[in-house]
Amino acid sequence: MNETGYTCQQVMRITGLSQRQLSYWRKTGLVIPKQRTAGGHARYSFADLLILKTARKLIDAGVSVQRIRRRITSLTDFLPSCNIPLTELSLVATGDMILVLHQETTFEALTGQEWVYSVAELEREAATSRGIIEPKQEELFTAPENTHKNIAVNQ
Amino acid sequence: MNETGYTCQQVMRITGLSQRQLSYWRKTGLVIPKQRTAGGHARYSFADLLILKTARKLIDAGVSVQRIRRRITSLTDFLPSCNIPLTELSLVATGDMILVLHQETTFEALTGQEWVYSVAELEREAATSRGIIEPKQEELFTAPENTHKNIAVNQ
DNA sequence: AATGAACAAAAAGGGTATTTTTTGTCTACT
DNA sequence: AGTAGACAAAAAATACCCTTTTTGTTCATT
Repeated sequence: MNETGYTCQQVMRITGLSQRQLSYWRKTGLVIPKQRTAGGHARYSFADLLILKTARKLIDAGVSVQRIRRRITSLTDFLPSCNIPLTELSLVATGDMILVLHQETTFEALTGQEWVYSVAELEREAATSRGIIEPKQEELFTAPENTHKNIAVNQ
Repeated sequence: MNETGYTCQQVMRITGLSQRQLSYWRKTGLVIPKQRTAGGHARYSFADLLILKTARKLIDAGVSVQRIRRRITSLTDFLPSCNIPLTELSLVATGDMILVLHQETTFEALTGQEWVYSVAELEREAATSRGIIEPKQEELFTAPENTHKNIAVNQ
């Protein structure tokens, strides 16, 4: 048995995808393992595994394979050029996009669209639009009590 | 003139939305400014501005207003209960979800879905599935040169 | 200057029928 | 074990028609 790469069985166990799906996706070019054993058996790389896992997440979220095809390409292109250990990354996958987050410091949309924007930036725009001297912005925030539940703060 | 809140003109300038859109959205409940001047003129809060900007981003991305309505509600619910200065947040908006990112440490989907997952977690799953003793995982990564372009690293 | 109402055009949603894609199952092969 | 091929069922995309939603424009009102 070869030591490198993941076998079909392993990929099936890890991702929950069926043999038929792997087979069809190989044939139609969604994920093609670069390695093959002497006997012609597929060996998936860890990057392949990551892509397949992402595809599985999208399927579970109700995204069709055809839409996945359109999006997954960018991830396939990105991974080989990524000089960060993959294990330091986190992914956000939806029907419309795949985000890559590094540690907790940077992130980048793989699609061309500009998805991420900061509220601080909006505030600057707003202040500029209001005139040179802006009023006390603090008053404009909805004054918070202490009942946060949607965001976990760690400080 | 009242000092607090943004006028229609200002909101139009900042968000790029039309007067007609603001008017219709007010009437149909998408974004209703709480404040009104004595003369009955609308004054939008900064939170309103943030919601409207998000809606604009989604429109630019080709999302229909009806889908925006379904999603924006969660943001409207969230903002008043958020005890973090809004300017410390960043947003990710797509047709399927709106993510809120805090500083660069935490983020939380406003929808119930679990969108984010770490590659490290996948690696653990993979290692477990492979057997108790895992092979040298480093070999399985696509060995990077130094040609990153999709992620901005700051170290 | 901002709002509201009325009309018409554009955009989007819902339903159905048809075509294409995807998957399961079975079979044979190495 | 793993792969490939053939057939049929399930799922998804496409096209079409029709209804609803959304937006621009114009006008009157405050």
